[in-house]
Amino acid sequence: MDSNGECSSPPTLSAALLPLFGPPPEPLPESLEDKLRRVSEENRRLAAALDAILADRSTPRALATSSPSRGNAVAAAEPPRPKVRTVCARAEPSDADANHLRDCYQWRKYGQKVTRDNPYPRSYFRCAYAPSCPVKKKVKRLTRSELQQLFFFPSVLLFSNAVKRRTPPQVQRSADDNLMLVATYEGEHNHEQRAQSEYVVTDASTSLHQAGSSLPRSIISIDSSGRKKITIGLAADQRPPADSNAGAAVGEIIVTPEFRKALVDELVNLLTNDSEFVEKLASAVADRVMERIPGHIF
DNA sequence: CGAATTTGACCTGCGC
DNA sequence: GCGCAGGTCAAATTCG
Repeated sequence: MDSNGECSSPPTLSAALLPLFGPPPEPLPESLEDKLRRVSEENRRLAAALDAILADRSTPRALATSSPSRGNAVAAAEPPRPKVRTVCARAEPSDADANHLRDCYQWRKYGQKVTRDNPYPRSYFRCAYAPSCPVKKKVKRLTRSELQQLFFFPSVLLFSNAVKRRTPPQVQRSADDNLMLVATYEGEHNHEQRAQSEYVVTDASTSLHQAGSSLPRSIISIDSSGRKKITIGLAADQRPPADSNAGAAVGEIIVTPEFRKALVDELVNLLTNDSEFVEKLASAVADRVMERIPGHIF
């Protein structure tokens, strides 16, 4: 994933990432169908790359590093690794503290740190609902480049030729406009969560709302397993992240319509402000129209 | 005034 | 062994 020690990436990852970071394709003249075919093919590769990234992120650290100090410990005697789940969510712009991803648990902030590759500080929380609860939560904002890498933006940028630019598209939203958050939950709650009656399902396909506070408006969650299940929409009985007591599904990716909409908004904003892309698109449409007009009608 | 948050210092693991 | 970066601690500060 990054260069800070995650050296045990599966061999498939680097191969899968090549299409993302490799040089742009040769600018050969091609028809719109060819372009669409190429983009579809690339989308397939990017989907595979995303799978590899997610699998890499969920690789338990203990497997990647075998500390000599712990080498003597009998494997069977080791305590079970804390369960790790990653949740991507979009905070509401109205949230004053956009770095606090709200869910049904009560969290106490115990630290904040500016990390190297992200201008937004990372926040650290502990479960404050039960003093003995070991669950921790890290919340950070996604940078724009992380967003573009994580989802399908590179494909479209490639299509629009914008990837050749050294500088990002001219129109850039303010940093504060980026409300995509990533929360990492570690451990399992050893207490009951609040009574289910506190939750009111207003629309199972979009979000759950809790009296007093709300769950993440939209989430993609990734568990520490190689297997993944993709569920569109939030099931009515879906529990908040790290609710292991309920036997949460392992290796689950939940994509809600709101999260998808947020991504599409980002994409539309990016492309509509990319004059080069608009110009090429208009040109391609004009070419297509010209092809359909018989040359002998006049 | 107590609880929650902020923030600089300190600790720890990892790569070189 | 050293330096860097992430994670945690705890005193100071803020807020209701």
